[in-house]
Amino acid sequence: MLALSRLATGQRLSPASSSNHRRWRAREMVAREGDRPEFLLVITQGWAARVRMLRDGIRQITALYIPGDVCELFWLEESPIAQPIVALSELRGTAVPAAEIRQRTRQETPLRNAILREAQWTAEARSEWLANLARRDSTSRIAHLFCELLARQRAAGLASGNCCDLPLTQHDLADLAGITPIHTNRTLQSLRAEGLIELRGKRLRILDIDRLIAIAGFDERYLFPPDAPRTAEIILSTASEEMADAAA
Amino acid sequence: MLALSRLATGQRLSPASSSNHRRWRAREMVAREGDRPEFLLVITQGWAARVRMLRDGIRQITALYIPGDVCELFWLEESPIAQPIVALSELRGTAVPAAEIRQRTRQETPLRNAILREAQWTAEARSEWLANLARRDSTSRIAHLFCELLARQRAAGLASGNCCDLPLTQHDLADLAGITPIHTNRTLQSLRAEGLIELRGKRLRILDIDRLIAIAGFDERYLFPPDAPRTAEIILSTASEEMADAAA
DNA sequence: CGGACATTTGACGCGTCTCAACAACAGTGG
DNA sequence: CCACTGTTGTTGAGACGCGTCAAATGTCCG
Repeated sequence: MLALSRLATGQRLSPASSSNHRRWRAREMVAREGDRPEFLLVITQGWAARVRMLRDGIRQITALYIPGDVCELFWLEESPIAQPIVALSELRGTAVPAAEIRQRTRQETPLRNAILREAQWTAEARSEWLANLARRDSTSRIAHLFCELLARQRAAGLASGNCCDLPLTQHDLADLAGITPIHTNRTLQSLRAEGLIELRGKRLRILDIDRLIAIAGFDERYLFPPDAPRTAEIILSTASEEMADAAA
Repeated sequence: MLALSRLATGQRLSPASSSNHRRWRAREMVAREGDRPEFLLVITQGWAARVRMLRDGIRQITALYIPGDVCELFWLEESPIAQPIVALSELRGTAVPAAEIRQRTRQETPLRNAILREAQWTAEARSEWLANLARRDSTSRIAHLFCELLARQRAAGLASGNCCDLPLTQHDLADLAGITPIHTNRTLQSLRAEGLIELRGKRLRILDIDRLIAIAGFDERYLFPPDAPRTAEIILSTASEEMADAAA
């Protein structure tokens, strides 16, 4: 929900030469709190989440990464990782060394601009979620989540019509919406009973998108900066190969 | 709560030559949604808030600016303002032309780094608030808010001991905590009855900071990047005068 | 003194959490 | 092939936090 960089529709990316592929199993930790980040991860398959653990074992998901997203733009900074990342499903991605991007940042103005813009929209999306979680009931929260997930997967070329993946358990949904898994279940049932959604086997179909948007108070604008540069694309672009060649 | 740039303790700033002072009355709009931002505002007196208006007239405050903060770092970007800013009290600030800062950004690497780091911590703080609002009850939310406000005012040299300003109505507090003004009142009373706080005449005194931190689940680290550059200070620094001279 | 606004109090209803089961299902090993 | 085990999804009953409506009190300022 909160990660914004994404690729053009369905596009394949050629990884930079110094990048390499990685994979994790579901529930595996991708990054721990306090770690020094050395790579930015461009997700190619599967979903991951940024998690805030609270004292009593409750976890709140504060960002969601889907294919095409850059997992943790802010790992460019030297500071230790603030919140852990965990794989929600089988996960694959391309790791791009942060040092390499930092290096390129000194030369390439478009990259610099793309990063700051990306940072802005990350923050904007979070403040939208903040309002969503603070002020809406469970039905609106889940509806808002579904609206966002469809919109993002559409933008990434991963949705067909009003149908998209949802590789999450009800427990994951609960951690996103800030409610109990049990209440999540009841909320989903009421959405189904209202004829708003279908949800079977990790696939989500939205039956009445207009009504769902109304219930959610969803405003698509916060997701997509006008004339957005595609951060993941820029990060993976050929310039990094030149850098690697120069370094060799 | 969510704005992070701040000045060294109690320090006075000499405004850049092309900057000018501005003031607003309480409740006055500082910036409207959709406006093109032309200035960054370094707050010198009073408090302002970033507001998300929801359909039913409910407002959720998504960021709070106190003296020493930079009001809306992201106004550096060309995109229209995403959420309006409103003065919560009599407000004064120094307006620094965004174009000027953008200009300096091309030359000055430290400024560029400071801005990206500031962006990161803005986003970190928001995700902390997101978890706070999603997962805690009203008592913890208010406690968390008070912990943050004391910490930030301390860092800005605006607190004495466990005592600081709180120029907000209970209605403002409610809009911050995402609860009803009426329930805010009851929550405050229970905090008072527990001997945790004193609150009279726009002044807040925290009587038992340890217990309040425990109730809030407050973790100060999210507020202050290690070895933070002081963004407001850098923005107002003399380099901008040189720029102005060169332009003249 | 009057009027607007902020704070406080009470009664009631609803949404969500908690605790406790149970059913459906997938993966594992015999 | 089936029994075993852990995860996921589902259902019910009771308690509690918070919202809502209504109204009284306090406070600041013209």
